[in-house]
Amino acid sequence: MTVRVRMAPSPTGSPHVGLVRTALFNWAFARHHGGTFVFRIEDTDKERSTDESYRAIIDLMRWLGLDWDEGPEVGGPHAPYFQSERGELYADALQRLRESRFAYDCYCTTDEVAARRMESGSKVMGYDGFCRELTEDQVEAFLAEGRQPVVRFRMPEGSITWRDLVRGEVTFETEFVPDYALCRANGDPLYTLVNPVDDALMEITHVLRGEDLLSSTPRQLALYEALKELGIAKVTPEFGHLPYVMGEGNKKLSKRDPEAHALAYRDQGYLPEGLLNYLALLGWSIAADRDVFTLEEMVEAFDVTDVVPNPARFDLKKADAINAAHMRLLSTDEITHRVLPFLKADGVVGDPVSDADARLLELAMPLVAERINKLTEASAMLGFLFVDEASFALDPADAEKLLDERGTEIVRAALAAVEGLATWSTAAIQEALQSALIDGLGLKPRVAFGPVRVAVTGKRVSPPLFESMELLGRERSLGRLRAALG
RNA sequence: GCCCCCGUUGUGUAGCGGCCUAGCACGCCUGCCUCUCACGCAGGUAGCGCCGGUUCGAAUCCGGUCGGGGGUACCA
Repeated sequence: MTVRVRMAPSPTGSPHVGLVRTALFNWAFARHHGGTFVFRIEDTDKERSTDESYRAIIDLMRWLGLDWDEGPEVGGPHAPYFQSERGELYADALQRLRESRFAYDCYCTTDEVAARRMESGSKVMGYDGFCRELTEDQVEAFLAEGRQPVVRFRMPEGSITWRDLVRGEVTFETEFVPDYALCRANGDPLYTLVNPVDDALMEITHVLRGEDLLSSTPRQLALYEALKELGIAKVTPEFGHLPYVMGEGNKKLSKRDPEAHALAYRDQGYLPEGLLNYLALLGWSIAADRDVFTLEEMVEAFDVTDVVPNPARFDLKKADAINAAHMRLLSTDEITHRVLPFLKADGVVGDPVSDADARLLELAMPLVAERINKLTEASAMLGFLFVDEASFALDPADAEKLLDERGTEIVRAALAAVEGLATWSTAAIQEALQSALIDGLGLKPRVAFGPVRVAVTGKRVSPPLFESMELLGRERSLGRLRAALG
């Protein structure tokens, strides 16, 4: 049997990292088994669904590189992949369920149900099955009152057990899972109907989703039995409930937490492979002594049954570290390629990049690529090379700290040492500066080069000084040293 | 309340009855390297929620207990 999995987000709000992790596990599972990854949009809630959110989810998936075989923008044999366009399918399934006695019309109001529960003293919340066996007279009476029924699924007697892919055997006694509504009184289908029906129609074989859906699984399993009997479903999928991604404390990471927003990682200069690697670590590990791996390696090794069932706290520091490890895995050329959009956005280089800037960038990136941990860090480190002299400015705090009286003297000495250099090269600059400041003035290297660095690059933190000066060129370097003297 | 899930250092995990005086990573602390930063290197810190049981032997199996989480909707 071919593996078919899906991810089915609701396009409401900004996509969450939990969604990414779920998508990743589904995707990796599909790829590992050579199966199909289906992408379906659950936009039945017209009030909350937005096109903006839908766009964000698509952009996110594209950025992450999690490609789907069926779904929006690519189509597929089970189109449409938007629930908002599948109304007839749900109406049909609902009708067949009603006719089959797997479901029944229910005329009760919530108040009536609550009142009855109060009276009976039942510990079980939810519907009590009052309308299960209504007579025609009763139905007519309700109708005469102008009541609009919802349709409820009739839960079978006994217990429901399944082998959860991540949790092992799970059992619910159906006496604790009440008959549930499949649609609203106005006929609008609910998630309880729509989600399993789509999974059935799309022939999903494995449902990997968040553990918040764990307790709705017995209901869906029962529905599946009905759907199979009605010829709507072919097989019942296997279920695997992934642990939560938690935030601080013991709460689920919520949209209110800044680190919950998936797209923010792209904007903050994370690598998609870094984010994905980190998220995979939340519940899964590739080996006992390793936690940095590529997507390909994950696909090769991934098995849902290795996912642990306990919820994981999201740790930004570790996410940063994993991302940094992936940065170090990339070649300088690759980093240059990825950093370019940020350099353009920050105005460090123009768009398109001029030939001169492109050449400078090629020379400078080797110095920068190895010292940044996020793509966004390149701009600050490279800015001094690309600004025109009129716009060049020293960082006020750094200048105050290092270009004091003593610092200015050091810069003066540096200028003198370097002014008459025959060749403007890293080696020559280094030799001149070392002999003048270290040997000549008897300074410690860090003391000697600090002020010079601020004068030339504008900051205390920069690429290596001598290389930077060579790249900057003689005239601009000397100009900046002179400018620092006031 | 009731049902279900979860429980290894601060965090994520490895562990599937002896290899565990519990491994790895992040974090944190010390050093080293070094023109700043970043990297790299060496070392340190800290854990099996608790109680019983099974067993020659338990982080690993069983029971209970406590704690946390989720569900209990004409939300998804």
